Amino acid sequence: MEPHEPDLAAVPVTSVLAALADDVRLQIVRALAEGGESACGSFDFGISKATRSHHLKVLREAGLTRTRAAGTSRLVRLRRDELNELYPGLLDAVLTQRPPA
Amino acid sequence: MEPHEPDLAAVPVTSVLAALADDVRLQIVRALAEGGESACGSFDFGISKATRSHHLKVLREAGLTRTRAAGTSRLVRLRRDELNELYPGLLDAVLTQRPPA
DNA sequence: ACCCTTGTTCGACAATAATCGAACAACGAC
DNA sequence: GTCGTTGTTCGATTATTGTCGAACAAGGGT
Repeated sequence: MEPHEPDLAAVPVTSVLAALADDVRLQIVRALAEGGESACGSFDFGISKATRSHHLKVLREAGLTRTRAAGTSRLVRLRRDELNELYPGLLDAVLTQRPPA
Repeated sequence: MEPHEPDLAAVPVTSVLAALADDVRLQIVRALAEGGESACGSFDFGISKATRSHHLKVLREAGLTRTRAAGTSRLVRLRRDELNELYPGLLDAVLTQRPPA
């Protein structure tokens, strides 16, 4: 099975941005940025596992994450370096927590 | 009539990203970045004026542009400085033209 | 005044995307 | 092998968003 992890340069910018333009996925990305490689199940916001799987797929296919199998789990990690090389400032801009209004 | 140009800091990050995650709007933003303040009508990609007006509204309400009346036209401009202050690197990341695949 | 140009708004429709439950697959443990 | 855990995939539903034509509004020119 191909894990469908595209070359980041081959992904349209709009797809990268769209992947980040969702609250749930942004929470996932932030968790990954803080906690490093994590199992899918660790992203337990108030959503079903079907929905979680969907969001992880969107992130993966947008070139933002990589996934590898580890026993019965799957470990997900941010493609930080590639992201920073191709879109310098983008991750930081998105990850920076600003004071609540 | 209120032009509905919110404080950028009050706009959720996801809304800013969503505004940029569309091909038509990205073309508009690029045109604004290159050409400076422009009339709405100058963004003549293959869309109706209703659709164009809609996209400009999305950009404006996401805090990305400002609009002012000028005779029978309306001039739109990018809120570059505010954007770069609040999301350093974001505009550059999005504007940078990478070589086509 | 009248018309033309420029935009916006409305209502409808089409396309896209988020969400869920249920069924399925892979693995480890026992 | 069987069972429980962890994820994925399928099908359906709902919500959101892009798109358009038509109607409307505001200005400038003649």
